[in-house]
Amino acid sequence: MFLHVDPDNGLAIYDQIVRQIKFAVATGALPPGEMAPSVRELARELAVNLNTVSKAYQQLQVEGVLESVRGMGLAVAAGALKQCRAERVKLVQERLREVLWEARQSGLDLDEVQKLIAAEMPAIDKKLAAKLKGK
Amino acid sequence: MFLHVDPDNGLAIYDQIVRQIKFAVATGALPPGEMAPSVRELARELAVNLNTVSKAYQQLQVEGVLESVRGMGLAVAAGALKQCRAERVKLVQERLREVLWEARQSGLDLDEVQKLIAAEMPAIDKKLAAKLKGK
DNA sequence: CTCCGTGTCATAGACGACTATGACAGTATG
DNA sequence: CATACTGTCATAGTCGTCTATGACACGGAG
Repeated sequence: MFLHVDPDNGLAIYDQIVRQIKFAVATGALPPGEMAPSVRELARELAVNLNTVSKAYQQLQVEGVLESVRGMGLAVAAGALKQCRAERVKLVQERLREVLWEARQSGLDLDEVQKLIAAEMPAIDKKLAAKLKGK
Repeated sequence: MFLHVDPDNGLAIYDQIVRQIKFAVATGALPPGEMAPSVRELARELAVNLNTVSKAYQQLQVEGVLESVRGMGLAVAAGALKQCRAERVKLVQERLREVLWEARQSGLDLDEVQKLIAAEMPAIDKKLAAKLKGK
């Protein structure tokens, strides 16, 4: 699968799962109508407890991203693609705002912050390319 | 004082205190030789428990940023300025890397990420200016 | 010396996140 | 029908963070 969680990332594991499922829907990796990985499968794959995945899926159901198909599992809802595309910007923006604020607060001026961002970008792209290739 | 903590920021409160003290030292707001605010004063100011501040100060002592002055309190160590200036870049860089990674992973391309950053910057600067003015 | 402020330590409790198990009702598949 | 899979629920335990409270030794100021 295309998911990966980090236990000590600040964000709770179930929250990371929620975000990444939304991202997968937004990018089209998980098209509407397709079944999401089962709670047991995903739990095993992420080396995480079953209930943690279940908690993430419950939240995704409440938000309308996933729909229960009785006896089959959870499917990506019809309107989820549009919804997730709109939401991912906000999700990223919120975290970005926090970090930028801390960066400026730390005494780094605008140029230095932009240099840091520019310096990180190549490594990020490289990592992303490796991930897509690996899949 | 120049510190402010957010209980649900992902980062633990004592960690936020550690980081911000380091930033204050790095920017010169807390010069070497000066006394850090007492645990009780800072705890009251941040509306946080005494032990939480104490935990942050203990870590700062271990890392050599603060030094105990018996009967007086904790003072900024001599070499702390240089040390904190070098470290703040790493502290910011680590968080920045995480967020940039998530942004790219969410399916946003490079241009969109940079647009988001550019869009946030003015608000950040405005907030920073307001903070400096308020002080 | 007395009073006050300093940091430090120990104990206990609340809370959220996560794990570990077991059990249940559904449905697809054979 | 039986098996295997699905999500869901309940319980209990661990762990880290934070809070609440009390106590201690130390040094400055009066």
